[in-house]
Amino acid sequence: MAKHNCTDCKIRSVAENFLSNDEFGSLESNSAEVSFKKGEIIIKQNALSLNVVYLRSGLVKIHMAGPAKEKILRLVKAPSYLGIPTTLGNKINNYSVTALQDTSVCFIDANFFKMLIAGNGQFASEIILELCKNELFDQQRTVNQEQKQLPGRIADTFLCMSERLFDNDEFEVPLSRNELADLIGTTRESLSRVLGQFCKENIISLDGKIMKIIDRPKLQQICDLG
DNA sequence: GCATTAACCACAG
DNA sequence: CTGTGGTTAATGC
Repeated sequence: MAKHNCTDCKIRSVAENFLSNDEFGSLESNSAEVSFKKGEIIIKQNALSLNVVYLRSGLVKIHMAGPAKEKILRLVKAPSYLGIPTTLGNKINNYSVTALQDTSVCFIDANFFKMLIAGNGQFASEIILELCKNELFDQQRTVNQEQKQLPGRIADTFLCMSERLFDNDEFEVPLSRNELADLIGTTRESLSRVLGQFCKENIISLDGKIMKIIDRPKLQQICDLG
């Protein structure tokens, strides 16, 4: 466990800005900084969880082995907490978190984390805010996935990646086609067909995993019409 | 009936 | 791992 210094951490969370010096001191002894390579599992479904995770840098997928197949619930980029719901809400992890890039995280002792929440209202408030935003995002996506047709869901997903994850019209899709299908809620084959359509209509261009949005208004229209 | 949508299957590169 | 073609089941004119 590398010795680290939370007080001087350059990428601490918004919530941590409300911690006192004493609380920072305790945070140092109750947390550990760890690096993960692309593809490594940070939180494992069905394993006992004693830690909350703070994602300092990198990109991860939150995913769950469902009754029939794998489902990707959400992609998360740093900075963000990971695993708060499943660590505080259940002894056993309900989902997995896997690194999509090389990442750096801090593991924080769950009991200590609960103590911070119980003892510091402003810290707790920021944590709740993050949890609320996540819940709203998940609800929106659940409804979209239930009610939009496939092209709409795919357009939605790419717009979301472009705007929220990469802030660019051109980006490298951080998932395989199969994973992408698991995220969108379809099959590899159906996804492939719609992507072919989008390319043919000059809405996007694809070179392997490099995706470029050419006609954003059209893509937005497909997303909106569902 | 007929068209549309999307999953399932098989196979090829 | 990915794309394609054929098939099939469900849904809606």
